[in-house]
Amino acid sequence: MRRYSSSTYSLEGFLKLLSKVQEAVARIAYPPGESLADIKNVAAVDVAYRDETYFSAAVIYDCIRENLAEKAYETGVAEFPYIPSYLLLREVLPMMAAVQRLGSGWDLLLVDGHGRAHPRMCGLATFLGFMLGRPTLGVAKKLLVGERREYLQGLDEIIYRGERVGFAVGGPGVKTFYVSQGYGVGYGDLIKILNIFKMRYPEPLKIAHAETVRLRRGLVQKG
DNA sequence: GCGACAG
DNA sequence: ATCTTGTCGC
Repeated sequence: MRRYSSSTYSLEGFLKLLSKVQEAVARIAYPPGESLADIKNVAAVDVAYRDETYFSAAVIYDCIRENLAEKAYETGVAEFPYIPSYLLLREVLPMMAAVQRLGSGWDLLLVDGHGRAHPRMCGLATFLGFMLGRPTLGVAKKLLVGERREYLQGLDEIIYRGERVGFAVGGPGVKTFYVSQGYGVGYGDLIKILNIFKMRYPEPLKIAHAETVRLRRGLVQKG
């Protein structure tokens, strides 16, 4: 009988295995061109913390009426620490729980974190979409990998390992944010989505973040 | 070895 | 992410 390496049971061994899973998900996550038809109800999810307790909030935003349509929450104890490039360990389950409470009345989910613009081309946004089996888009406030290359005014491509993995959006007087494909979203969809939100940081995510703070403050009623 | 490192 | 006061500006 063969013997197993102790690294299989160490944190390093575990992360190495997870890396393989991320690479496998990356291979099936990004369809070419466009794949989303109508984008009307856009969901968004975010998580806040106080010590080791997490407060996650998910919302559905109606892009036609331009208003909030639904909210859902989840609170619990964080099971993992934050390890750079392994954010999904800490946030995937808290986010998924809140999102599942929304039901399925949304066309796309915006996730606070990167998607394809990741060392293994599979960040939190991509992985969450894979677990849900639904389209997601990664929206982050800081660049994790890659370099910016001018594409259009106020819009840079993010190049990593010779390929475009996302876009940096911003310009003079406007804070830059970074978007990349999550699961089941083509780069053509990505451009369409940026236009829906007029090249600004997506309102659904602003709302989700605000709800996360309200929840932590104990201002959210049960029901 | 050194520095960087989504939230 | 979180810990934190005041402060500049619309």
